[in-house]
Amino acid sequence: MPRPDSPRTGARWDRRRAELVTEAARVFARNGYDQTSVPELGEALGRATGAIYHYFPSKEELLIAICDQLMEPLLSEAEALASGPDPAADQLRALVRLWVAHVIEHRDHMLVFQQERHAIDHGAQWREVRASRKRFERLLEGVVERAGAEGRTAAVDPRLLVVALLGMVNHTAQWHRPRGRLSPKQIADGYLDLVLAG
Amino acid sequence: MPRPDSPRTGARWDRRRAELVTEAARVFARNGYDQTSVPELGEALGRATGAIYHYFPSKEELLIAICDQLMEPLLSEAEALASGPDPAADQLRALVRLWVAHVIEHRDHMLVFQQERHAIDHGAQWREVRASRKRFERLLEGVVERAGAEGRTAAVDPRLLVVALLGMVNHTAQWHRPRGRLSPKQIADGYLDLVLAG
Amino acid sequence: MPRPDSPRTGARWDRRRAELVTEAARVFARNGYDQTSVPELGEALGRATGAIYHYFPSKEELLIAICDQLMEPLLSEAEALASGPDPAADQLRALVRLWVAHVIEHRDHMLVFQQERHAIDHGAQWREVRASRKRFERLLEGVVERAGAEGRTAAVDPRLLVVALLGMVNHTAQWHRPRGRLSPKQIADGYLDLVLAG
Amino acid sequence: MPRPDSPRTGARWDRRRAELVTEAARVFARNGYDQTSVPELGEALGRATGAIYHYFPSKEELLIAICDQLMEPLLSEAEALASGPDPAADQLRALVRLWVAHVIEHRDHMLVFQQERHAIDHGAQWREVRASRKRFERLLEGVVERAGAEGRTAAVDPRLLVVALLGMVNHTAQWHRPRGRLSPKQIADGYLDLVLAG
DNA sequence: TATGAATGAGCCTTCATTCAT
DNA sequence: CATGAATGAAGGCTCATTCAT
Repeated sequence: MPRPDSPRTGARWDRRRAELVTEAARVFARNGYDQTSVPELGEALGRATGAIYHYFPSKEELLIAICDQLMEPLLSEAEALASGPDPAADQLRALVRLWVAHVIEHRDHMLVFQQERHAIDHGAQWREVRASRKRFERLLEGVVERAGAEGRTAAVDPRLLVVALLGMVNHTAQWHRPRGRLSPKQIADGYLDLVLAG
Repeated sequence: MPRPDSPRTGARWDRRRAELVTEAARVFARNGYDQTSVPELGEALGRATGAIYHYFPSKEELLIAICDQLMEPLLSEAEALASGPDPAADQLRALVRLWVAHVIEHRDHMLVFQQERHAIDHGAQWREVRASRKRFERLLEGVVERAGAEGRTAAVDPRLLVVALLGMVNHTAQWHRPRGRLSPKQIADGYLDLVLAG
Repeated sequence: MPRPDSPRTGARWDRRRAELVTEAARVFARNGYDQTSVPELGEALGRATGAIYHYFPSKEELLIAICDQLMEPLLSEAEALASGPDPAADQLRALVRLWVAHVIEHRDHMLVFQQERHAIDHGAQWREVRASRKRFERLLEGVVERAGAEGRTAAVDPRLLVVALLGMVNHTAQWHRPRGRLSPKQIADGYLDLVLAG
Repeated sequence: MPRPDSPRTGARWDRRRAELVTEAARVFARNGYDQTSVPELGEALGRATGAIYHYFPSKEELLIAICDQLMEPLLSEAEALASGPDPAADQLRALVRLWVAHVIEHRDHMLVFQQERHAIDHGAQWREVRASRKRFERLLEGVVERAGAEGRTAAVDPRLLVVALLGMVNHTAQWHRPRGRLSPKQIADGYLDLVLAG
């Protein structure tokens, strides 16, 4: 079943696709994924209904693309960090700062990502997104454990510490407003004050 | 031979309605609210389609009922606690224990509540649910502030401390499994170790 | 994925379903399967759009049902005939009469069946329909061969005789009009005069 | 720098157009007319979507062109035959041979022609195609009648004989395979053995 | 000539809701 | 009280066709 009109690749196509992903994240974050029809989305994006389907084979694939656009850069930066030579506590600090900044920068993506947790957990085509999330959690676990072994984390069950961090950092997307009182760095350091030792 | 109209009130009716709410929360948590049609829900609940409508005027009202069933008991217990004479740090400890236990006990309700954040934030008929959530947050803020004033909380911006707590505690619903390694009390105390002063 | 509202069985349901199949065959024969939208079909059948989907999971399943309703009774009667004790030439005569009468009686079904040959040949869910057609052809082949062995058929390659018969009888649906000049029996006997020996 | 407008006429254009018709017949015969989108067709033909529209104003006109490419040469040869001086039985023999060979040679065209019978019968722009079919049937009727008057056909109602012939010959497209056991001439002669007098 | 991105109307299908039984 | 068939509006998606390049 070949797709019609072969190309659908190339730099221009990739760029436009990425733009649509970003704009769609904004619309879905505001109006909800299920509550936004494809024609509505098209109108919000200044495109005709069918144009969406030049870039995404289905509405759900667009949703997956939003999650990918969220996870990929975070994951690659985080993995670069974690494989570096710094002490684990420093890595954890850098990681949380990076992560908070990413959540704030991609607030729309995060809101969509969290809202569609159900699709991610149970959907068939979401394997890769699930895998990305899992990799990030494993990576975080590793850094927290090593920092704990160096005696640098709060005296709390390390697994609990990890999920607490996940909860507080990801929740940032829900309350943060642009030009808020606290900078991303201040927020990250506040979280770190909670989870690092005295 | 028309019988007198259905009650739509009374103790038995209330009890059945509450049961349906609980069971519906389970189904929605597993399959998603939008992804579960009313006939599907009926089948999962062992009732016919129309039976749902004897207890709820619409699918959305059922969703609101799930949120009410989650928030009301938590809120009333929390307000009783917060209006007591105990020191704020003790109140905070009791509140977080109560809250964690509630989240774990109503895990399905929580998952639905979080997943439908969009409806809650933007929907017209959700005023009361929004108000409940707001009241709980204000109450938590008050206790944290007072505990902070007593020097009992971690040295972190108090507003940040509140949202961090909201994040970590509510996130519990996402990872906790029945018969998990840690008891609700242990989990709550772990969180408290993070937010209370060394 | 359980279908909503369990029953969808029972004598009444079966009867209504069969009625819809017959009426749909009429509409599709007149207007074309692809050219008839489901709302149009519903209107022609005096039902709302959605009502179709109480009886058929998809438009294509309705098409399959039309083919089943055509093939099943023909096949069972034909098999009863072919397994009887009569001489093959008599069986062939009875079979062609039965077959022509069936084609004329189910003219609409036949027209749809022939028009959608493509779906039948290449579609994934058409295995059973293909099998029915194949069984009928095999059965016809057997009877023709036996009649040929008895020296009762025209002196023509037996395989060619079979496909010629298939062509002429099935083509009847395309030109026959109700209350036509020739009765089904006369038509069948005309065909038989061609294929039976002098 | 506008070049002069595309020819849309001329020998080269005609040749390419005819090639496209033949190739499109192959694709439509295999995949179905309605089931083949214009972009899909373009890909199967090694052309871009828009290229199709250089040669055909619409998809339907392409379909009509397929039918024309099928009917025109058959009809002109058949009419030449029928207007000759030979005895009707000889004309019938020559006609059936010509016809069978044509059906086999244009198997794809035939399959499309038959599958789209509905468009032909009811479509507005199909007058010419309908007229061609009618002319061929009239011509066949005439030859059969004259052969019958000469006592050379089987003792069967002549109109029935005509539709039987139409059925068996046209049906050839459905079962014939290239390099089959029987040659077109053998097939035609088999059919003739059935319809000509012992 | 040729391309292929874009359009938007229309299709199949789903589903919340109603109501006769 | 309960049922489940029926409704019809709306959603996701396809596709013939157009047109700027």
